[in-house]
Amino acid sequence: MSGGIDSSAACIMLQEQGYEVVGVTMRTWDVASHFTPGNDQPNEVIEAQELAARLGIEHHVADVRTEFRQVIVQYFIDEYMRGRTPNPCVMCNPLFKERILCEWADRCNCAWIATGHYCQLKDLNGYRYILTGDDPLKDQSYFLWKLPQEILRRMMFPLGGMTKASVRDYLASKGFEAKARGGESMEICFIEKDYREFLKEHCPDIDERIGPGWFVDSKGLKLGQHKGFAYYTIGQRKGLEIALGKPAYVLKINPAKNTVMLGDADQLKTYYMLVEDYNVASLEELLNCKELSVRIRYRSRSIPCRVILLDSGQLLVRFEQEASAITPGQSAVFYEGNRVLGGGFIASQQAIKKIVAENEAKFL
RNA sequence: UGGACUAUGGUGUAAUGGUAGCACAACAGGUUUUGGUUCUGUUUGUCCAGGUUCGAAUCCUGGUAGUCCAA
Repeated sequence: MSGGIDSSAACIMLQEQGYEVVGVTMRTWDVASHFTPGNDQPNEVIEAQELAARLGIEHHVADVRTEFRQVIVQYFIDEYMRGRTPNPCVMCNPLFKERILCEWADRCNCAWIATGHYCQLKDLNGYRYILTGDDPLKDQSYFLWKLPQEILRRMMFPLGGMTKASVRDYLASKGFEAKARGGESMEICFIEKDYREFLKEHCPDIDERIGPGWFVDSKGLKLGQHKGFAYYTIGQRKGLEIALGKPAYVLKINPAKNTVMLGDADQLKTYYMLVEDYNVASLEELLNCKELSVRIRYRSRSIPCRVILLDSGQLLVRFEQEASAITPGQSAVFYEGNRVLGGGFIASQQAIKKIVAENEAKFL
């Protein structure tokens, strides 16, 4: 429970359906602006406690700050230091949130664990699949591809069939008018302002380790100076502080040379990408799916595609329509309609031309 | 040293002597459980000093700075 709209509604709904609910709130990272003077706990913890008290349910606070820092924050920093763009929510769900919920569920003798994510579940062919939430604007299935079967079999997503508006209405109808009108997402996210500030704060020697480098064009010509490759991400336009008379986008990041390649929006477009570290229910199903599509970022339309498995163990994805800004470190999530077949992390796209040339025929 | 040319917001450019405009950058806001994208809005300028003119970015004189050619 994060004390926000969604987890509160999920909690009330389950209780109403007759479940005996035990609330667990994770204290992952103390964000200064989430504290009210006089309290020694962040607002989200206090709100969750208040809700639990009002509903008369057992509630626990899991103080996982140390572990969160070691696992999620360290991953976040490491990825940027490698010139990649981390996807912390994707890591946090399976490696953290749901795993800790499982531990508490065992301890409290709970059969199921539930979250307020906007997605649904479906059992098919012996696997449990995630489906998109019915509210297309709030669907959160993208972040959950890494959840293993054993956790999925224990999960419930009470809000999956609802829209955000109906969740607010529901809360109001149950007497939680104030919460129903509350601001969106009091999420316990550790990035308070700009992630660049965060990197500097938690990796104080970053500018000594990386430092300024060159913006280059696709031919390698120097265009100007940048502040260090870790401060940029593929597809980025704003914040480059370089005026070329037309919008410039980050095309590539080369950590070895500390160069950042800039170019036009069309130069970000491509028909192929490499994906690694995948987690899929059935690989065979993924490779043979005729109605396959893939999302390469949250809140973007999924793009029809085909996938083959390479000898290297990576997946090669061919888009049926051009995709833009393939960003190593971000997630590629595969769907058949509204069903998540699995996902993986977008790999370094180095040498992709050669790999495509060697494997193109296998798509037929 | 002689000659030629140029000087407009943070950058690049436009304006037959008549309200200094555009692009990019920057900033602010909207959207958003990552990063990024996108949308809306905003700020900032005629190198300096004189002169001509009803009126000067524009014409004239001088200065300053830069670029090029010659030596």
